[in-house]
Amino acid sequence: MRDAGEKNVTASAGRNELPARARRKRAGNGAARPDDADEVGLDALVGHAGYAVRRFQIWIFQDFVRTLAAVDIRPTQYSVMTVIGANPGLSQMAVAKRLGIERARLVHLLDSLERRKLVKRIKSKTDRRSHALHLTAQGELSLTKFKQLAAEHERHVEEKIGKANRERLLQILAGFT
Amino acid sequence: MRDAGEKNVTASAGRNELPARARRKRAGNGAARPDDADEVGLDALVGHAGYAVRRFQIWIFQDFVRTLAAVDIRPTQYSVMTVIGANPGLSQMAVAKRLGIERARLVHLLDSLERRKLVKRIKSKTDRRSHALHLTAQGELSLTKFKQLAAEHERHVEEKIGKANRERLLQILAGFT
DNA sequence: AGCAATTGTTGTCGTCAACAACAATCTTTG
DNA sequence: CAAAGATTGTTGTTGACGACAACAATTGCT
Repeated sequence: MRDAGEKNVTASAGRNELPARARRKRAGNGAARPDDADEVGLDALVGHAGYAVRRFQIWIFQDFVRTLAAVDIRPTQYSVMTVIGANPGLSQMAVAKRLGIERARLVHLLDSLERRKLVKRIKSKTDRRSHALHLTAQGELSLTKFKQLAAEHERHVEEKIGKANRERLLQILAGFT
Repeated sequence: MRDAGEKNVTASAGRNELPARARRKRAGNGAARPDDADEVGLDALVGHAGYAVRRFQIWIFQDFVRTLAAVDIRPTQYSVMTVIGANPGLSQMAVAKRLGIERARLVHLLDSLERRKLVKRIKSKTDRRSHALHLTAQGELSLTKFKQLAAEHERHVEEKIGKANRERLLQILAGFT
């Protein structure tokens, strides 16, 4: 009863009531019979920032993974190494807090990076509970390469939404970093 | 848990090499010994749209879940019901494609929504492989309520980043919907 | 000294994306 | 028309991820 705009006579079935292959779009019948593709209306979703952000985030994530596939580094791993590289000696707790990830999860991330000889945990002298995190020599070298590839990924983003829009986006969301 | 920056006794964190906060940022020694909280530099991350978007997405997700907690509806469930409500009779494949979710995952989502009597799968007459998806009467009623709460969530977003910025965001990311 | 808090660790639960495999059911084509 | 190919819904697996809970070792606080 509230379908709104389209015709809701017998319900526009979308795709299951008609002979599937009347596939030409808009044939006089006006109402959409979305079946194969993208004529499906999103209704209220178009006004939700969360939906757009989620789709965008998925796209970005996939492009990042693809662009850095050769070095087998994912966004989270990249963020961890970047922060450690910029703040040597940080504790796991500090890294976790700064990046907003569970410390429990960071444990596994570091296990992996340490196995790959990119990061090392050094027992702290002043606080025997914590570890001082550092990049290995190879880790620093690798990170340079990672940053180059990440910059390439960032260019993909620019191509996708436009240089100016990317800038605005960063500006709008600066408070969340 | 906030902090101020005057005493280092509370010192939560710590870093691992120095007695907590010897100084603030300063450049003399180059690297800071961030420990407590947010003086940890993000380095290259600040220039990555993906990082900001991820953090924002997490915030949005949490606010949505919290705002719709009373009706126990999550973003994906909301998107599925909204699309079905706007396009009655759609097949599972069509919904999955439109929302960019795996059809395998949609199966479970619909199982749940169907158990809650919000959605129903009707066997199609014209294609016995597919199901025509519809909202139940209760589903339509509930969706109205969900949309009200989702609108409230959207207002939270406005309060967080500003009305104009939200508009701008939707505009920039319109291509991903 | 004694108790509360922190740090790293391990483990569980539920969500989510990406695949793979399958049966039933179209669609295409030889 | 019949065989081959493609789709649809399902089930199951893998691995990343966020949220929690519990624990031992170690600090900090009183």
